Amino acid sequence: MKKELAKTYDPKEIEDRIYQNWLEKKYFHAEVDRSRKPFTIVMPPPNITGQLHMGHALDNSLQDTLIRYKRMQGYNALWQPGTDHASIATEVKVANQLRKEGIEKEDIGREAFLKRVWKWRDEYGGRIVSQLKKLGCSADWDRERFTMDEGCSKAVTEVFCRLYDKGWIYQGSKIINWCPVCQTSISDAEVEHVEQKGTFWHILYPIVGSDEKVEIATTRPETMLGDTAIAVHPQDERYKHLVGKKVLLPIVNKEIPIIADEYVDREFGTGVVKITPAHDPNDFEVGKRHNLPVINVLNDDATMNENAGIYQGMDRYECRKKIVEELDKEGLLVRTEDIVHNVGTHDRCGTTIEPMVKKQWFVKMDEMIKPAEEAVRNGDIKLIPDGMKGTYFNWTENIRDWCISRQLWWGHRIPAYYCKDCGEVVVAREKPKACPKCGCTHLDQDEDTLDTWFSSALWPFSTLGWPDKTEDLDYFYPTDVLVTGYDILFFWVIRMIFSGYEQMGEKPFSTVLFHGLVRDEQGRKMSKSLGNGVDPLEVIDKYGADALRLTLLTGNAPGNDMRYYEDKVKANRNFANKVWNASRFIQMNLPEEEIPAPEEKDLKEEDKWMISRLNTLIGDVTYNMDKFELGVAVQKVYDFIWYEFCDWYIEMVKPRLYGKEEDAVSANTALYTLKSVLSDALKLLHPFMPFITEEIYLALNPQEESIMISSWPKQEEKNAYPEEERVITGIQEIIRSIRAVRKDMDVPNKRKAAVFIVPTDAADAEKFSTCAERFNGMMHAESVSVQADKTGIPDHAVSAVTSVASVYMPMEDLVDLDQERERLDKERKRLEKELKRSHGMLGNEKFLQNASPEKVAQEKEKLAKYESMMEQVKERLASLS
RNA sequence: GGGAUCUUAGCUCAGCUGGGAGAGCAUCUGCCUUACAAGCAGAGGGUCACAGGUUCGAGCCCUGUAGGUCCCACCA
Repeated sequence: MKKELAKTYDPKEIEDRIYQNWLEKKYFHAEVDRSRKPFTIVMPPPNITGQLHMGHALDNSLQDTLIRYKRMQGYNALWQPGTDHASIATEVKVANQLRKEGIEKEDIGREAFLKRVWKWRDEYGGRIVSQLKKLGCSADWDRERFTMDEGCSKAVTEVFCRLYDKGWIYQGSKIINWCPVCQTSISDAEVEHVEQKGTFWHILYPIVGSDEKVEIATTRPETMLGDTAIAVHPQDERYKHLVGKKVLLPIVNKEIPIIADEYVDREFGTGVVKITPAHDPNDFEVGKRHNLPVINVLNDDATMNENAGIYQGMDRYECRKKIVEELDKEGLLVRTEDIVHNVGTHDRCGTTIEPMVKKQWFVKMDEMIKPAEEAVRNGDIKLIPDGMKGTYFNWTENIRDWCISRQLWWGHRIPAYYCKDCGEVVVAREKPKACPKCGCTHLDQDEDTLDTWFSSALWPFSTLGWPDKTEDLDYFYPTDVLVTGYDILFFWVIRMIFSGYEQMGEKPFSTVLFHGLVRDEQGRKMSKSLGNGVDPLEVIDKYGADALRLTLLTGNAPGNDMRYYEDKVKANRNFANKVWNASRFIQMNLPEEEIPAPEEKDLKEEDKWMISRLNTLIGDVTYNMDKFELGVAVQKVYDFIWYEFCDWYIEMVKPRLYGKEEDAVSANTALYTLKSVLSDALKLLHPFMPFITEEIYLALNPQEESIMISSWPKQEEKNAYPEEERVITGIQEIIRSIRAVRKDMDVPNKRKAAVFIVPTDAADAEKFSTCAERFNGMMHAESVSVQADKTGIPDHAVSAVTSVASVYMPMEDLVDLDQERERLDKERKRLEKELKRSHGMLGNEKFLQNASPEKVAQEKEKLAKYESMMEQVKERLASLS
């Protein structure tokens, strides 16, 4: 029983039903199968706190398209999904929720708090996954993982221990980025430098044993409480005499040395810098070189501590104000200056970072980064677009040790244990029963957890079972493509790469496909604070998942940002409707019983042309897909379906379908071709628009199970019908010129005319005549006659010259000879230009020498075409004068 | 300061290894032609930022200039 299709495409009616069916049939699921080649993508795990936004929609549409393409090509395609515990984000979220109930997390303690987070995770963690399903994502949900599930946690501990044993993870007191609001250390990558207005306070430090004072400029006067030196450049003549002397640190009234260090920039400010080793990364380094004491003046919440004397307990900004007032009172404040400078802030909460010296855990990077850098340099891992390499190397070449400990509760707890008696530090996969040094049985685990990215760095192999030697790991690793936004290159991509080489001895993936940001109509970042975010689910609800996907996938080059316009979605929804209606047309005409494949001899010119065009399309699209040019690929399918299949082929074939009674073979041949060409085109479209293609494909091919497990069309090596392609292209040109001329002359479509076609090449007369008459309707012709010469054609006719023929339409009452001449003259001028260009090229010996033979032959063909057209035009002009 | 990237039709953007400038939307003109008005047919609209260079030939490659965007960086 053939299926009736509704008049307009209604995505809502079909999407959920189809997705459910795919799930039930387990099409997304992949198992190890040694007889087939694997193709693997690991999904960047969305945060459990996250809601689907346009960035996710883009990221996952790209992945789904790739995975569906490969699956259809016969690969054993695995799309490994999962979610990320997102330590800070989640902890903050749940803590806030608690706060609303009047509870601080400290009140209930670590254990109860974690219980609460897990509960939260069970409740909301799956939200984003269900949203991805709405988008049509064909990930293997049976394999869904979580960065804090048992396996991934085991992997984290394993890596920590291995790196520790190797000496690549160490504990040390170094200056780190401290967020006073989140009360945790963060890595360099999490610090965002934002431009802020600030003040430059110029302060005088009196030289001890002299009346001289030295001027110092600072943006953070409160840190002077922790100053342990001031520094000048060793070659600075202005201050050479001061080196070795001391200054009296104002307010604190303490003598601190004047040192010389190359770090100081003579050109900047006054050329004198105050050195606060405890609260500035550079000063910390300077301090180390000169053995300066480190005086921390801040508490963890950025209030002043006991080292701040009378300022103890004040907030850092309040203290700043008071210090400036005091300096002013003492006459030591020379002047203030407004400046704009970059201030380090925490990328999650926007709080100004306070550099602090603290004991933390670090990963040593200098060795581990080497294979990661080399892999990209030698092309073992390919970055798309290529320009991302610059950014990548910029990071690998300047990498510093990675601070991985966080003063948070939600996350992987650091597997380090401290002996209560002797203080011995033991790093172990499991809690030791006794201290290996003193035998004491009381050991406490480190309170800190690990940076979220420490676990995501292991994602490509931890999800496949590592550290166990699993079949999955052996078969699916290394994965093939990683798709992600360029904004997390540093956080994630690089860390996966070095982790892959270090733990697996092999790259985690061969290709990284970067995409850009989805911006709003004005080009602004979509953000919560601006409230300009567009909810993908609302778009899907209104226009369908396919339309949204197509919008995100089309007309966008890798790595480039794109703007979201609802109009684009609308246009793509229209395309979906177009495809829908084309199918409906075919469906309406299809008989109940299956049509047998036509014999070669029954194929008409237009059938062969269409088959040939499809064949070219298959090759092109496959080529672009393989180069990850998804936008280009889908554009080609779109153009083919709309402008070749619908606008031309369906129209050309209509008379045959309507004349079914006279010639059933012809009609069935057309129908078969319509169905088979569209089915193949749908396959090419399926990775991009999975739902509508499935619905139509199954309606047209009820014996099939699903388009998503059908095979990707293969291109025939050589074009079987070049001659028919030429003929139909010629006919199209004729039809177009007829339409244009008629429009030009305001001939209403209802008025039919006799059409005479005189091919330029007499040999074409027969070829054209065998098919031209079928296209009466498209030519608005009452009759079409193809003839070798102009015999019998009245001069009083509207005419047009094409590259293959001259066309005449006698319409005496309408023909204005002056207008006719004018039009022909315009054409003559155009041709003159073309001829000049063509002659120029072919008259150039260097062109003949250097250009490829195909190019030269092509150009010669063109020249011949123009010459004959010109001849026709001139002839026609002459006959009119 | 370093790096990346962009500048193409009124708007948003494609343009694949250099070989006659494209799409969507918008505009104008006809059409309710039995798949589709979410449509059909036609039309207008671009010195491809600027200046040099390489080449027979440049939107595409090289150099420089101007402007925009982004990333990185310790200029107190």
